Amino acid sequence: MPSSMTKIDEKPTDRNSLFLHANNREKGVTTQEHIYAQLRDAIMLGRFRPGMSVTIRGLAELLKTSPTPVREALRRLSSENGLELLPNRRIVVPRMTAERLEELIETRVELERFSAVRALPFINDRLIDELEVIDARIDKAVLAGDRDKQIRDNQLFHRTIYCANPDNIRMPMVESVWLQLGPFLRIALREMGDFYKIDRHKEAIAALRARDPKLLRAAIEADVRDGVGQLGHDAVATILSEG
Amino acid sequence: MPSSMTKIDEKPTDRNSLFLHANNREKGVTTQEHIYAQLRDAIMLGRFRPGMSVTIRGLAELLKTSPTPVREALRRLSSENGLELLPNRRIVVPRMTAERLEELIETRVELERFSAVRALPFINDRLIDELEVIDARIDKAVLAGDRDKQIRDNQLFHRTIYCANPDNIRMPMVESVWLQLGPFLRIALREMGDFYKIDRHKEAIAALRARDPKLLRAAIEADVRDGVGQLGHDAVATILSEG
DNA sequence: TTTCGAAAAATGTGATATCATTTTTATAAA
DNA sequence: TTTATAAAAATGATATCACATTTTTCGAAA
Repeated sequence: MPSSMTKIDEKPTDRNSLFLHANNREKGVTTQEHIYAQLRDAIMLGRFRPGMSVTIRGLAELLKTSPTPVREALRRLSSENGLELLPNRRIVVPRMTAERLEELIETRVELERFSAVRALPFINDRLIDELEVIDARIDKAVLAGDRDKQIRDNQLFHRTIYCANPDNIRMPMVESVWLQLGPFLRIALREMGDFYKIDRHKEAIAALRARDPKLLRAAIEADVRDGVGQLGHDAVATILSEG
Repeated sequence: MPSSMTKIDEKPTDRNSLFLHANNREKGVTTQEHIYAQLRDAIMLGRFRPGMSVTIRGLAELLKTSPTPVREALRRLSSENGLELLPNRRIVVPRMTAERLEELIETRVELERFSAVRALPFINDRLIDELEVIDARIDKAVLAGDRDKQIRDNQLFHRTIYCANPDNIRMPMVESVWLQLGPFLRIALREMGDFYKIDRHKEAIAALRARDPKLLRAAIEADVRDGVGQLGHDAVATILSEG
C-alpha cells in the first residue's frame, strides 16, 4: 500500500486528508482547472472514502490557493456527481449502496458497449496498435501491484476506443460513471485481489481487428463486469458496510 | 411565436439578449442556483441560438448580481455540456453538426429506453395516472401552440417515468442530452410544424400499464425519434446552416 | 477602400472582505 | 454521565477589487 494512503485509513471521516503533488501545474492552466484535475484524479483513484466530507477553505489551504477557484472546481465535480452538495451546504463524497452500485455497473455496460460500437467505424490499425501498447502497460502494472497505474491505464484503454469517434458525446457520461465508482473501486480492488480471469482487453482488441460489433459488445461488457461487477453480493455487503 | 423570441431573431449573434423573469426566486435558493436554473431553462427552451456567446459580466448585470455566482452557474452548465468554454476563454452556445445531432439522438434512444425499462419495476398505477394528466396537458399545449409548455411537460413526462426508479443514476445524463438539444430543438420544432403522427406517449402509457418492457422500449424509442429524429437529412441541413 | 497597429475597452481569473448560516465547543443544569 | 443551551469558530455565499489577457475600436498608412 502506498504510504500516501495511511492518513485516510487512520481517520476515515477526516477531511482534506491528503493527496498528490500540490502545485506543479503547467503554464496556461488556470488554478481552477488544476484543482479540478487534482480532485478528480484523487476521487478516481479512490483517495476519498465514501462519506468523507471536504471544505472549500480546507482544500484551498491544502492546495495553496484562495477559495474562489476551489469552489468552482467543486461545483464542476458535483455536476459530474463525483461529489455531493448536501442541502445543509456540506460537501461530501457520496456513499455507495448496493442498488446504486448495480445501477452504475449496468449503466457502464450500456454506455460503453454502445460507445465502442459507435467508435468501430473510426477504428484504424494504428489505433489498435496503440491499444496493445496500453494493454501491455496494464498487464505490467497489475503484476507490479501498481493500482494507480492500473486504474489510469485501464481508463485510457477504454477512452482511446470510444474517442475514436470524433463526435462521441457519451464520453463525459462514461467519465461520470467512472468518477462515481472511484471511491468504491479502490476498496473493491483491494478486496478482490488480483484474480484477473481472462484478459478481456485482448478479446476487445481481437474484436476491433475483426471489426466485429457483436464480439466487441461482448468483450466490453465482459470487461466491465469483470472490473467491479463480479463481486458476489456478500462481498458487496462487506465493502459497503465499511464506507 | 411568443414575443419573447423576437430580440434573438433580430440579432442572432448578440449576447445576453433576453430571457425570462429576472429575479423572483424563492427564499432559501442561492443566487448561483437561481442563475443556473434560469440559464438552463433558457437553453432548454431554445432561447439561445447555437454559436451565440455570453459573458459573465453581461449575465450578471442582466440578472442583477455579481459575477461570482454567474461564473459558478456557467461552470456547471459547461460541465453538463450546455455551454462551451472555448480555449480563448470565451463562452458560447455549442454549434450543431449533422454528426453531433445523430449522436445526440441515438444516445437519447439508448439512455431513455434503458432508463424506462429500469424504472418499470417501480411503476405503480398512481404514477401512471399522473402521466396521463401530464400527457393531457401536452396535448392541450400542442393545440394551443404553446411550445414552452410542450417542451417542459414533455420532459416532465419522461422524467416522471425514469425517476420512478429511486436509484436511477442516468437522469443527469438524459438531462444533459436534452440540454444539448435545446438550442436546436426550438428551431427544429418550428421547421417541422405540429405534425405529430401518432401519440407515442399513449403507447408508452399502455406499455407501462401492461408492465411490458419490450413495448415500453419501442414506445420510448418511437417517441424520441418522432421528437427530433424524423427530420429528413435535407431539413437537418437547412436548419444547421441557419445556426 | 483595405490593412495594419496601437490605444482603449471588455472580459475572465483569482484574492480578499463581509455576511448569514451551520457546526463545534464550552458551560451549566438535570 | 448525559443533556441542554449559549458562545465561539468554521464554513459557504456573495460582492468587490486587482490583474492579465483578449477583443474591439479607431486612426494612419498603403
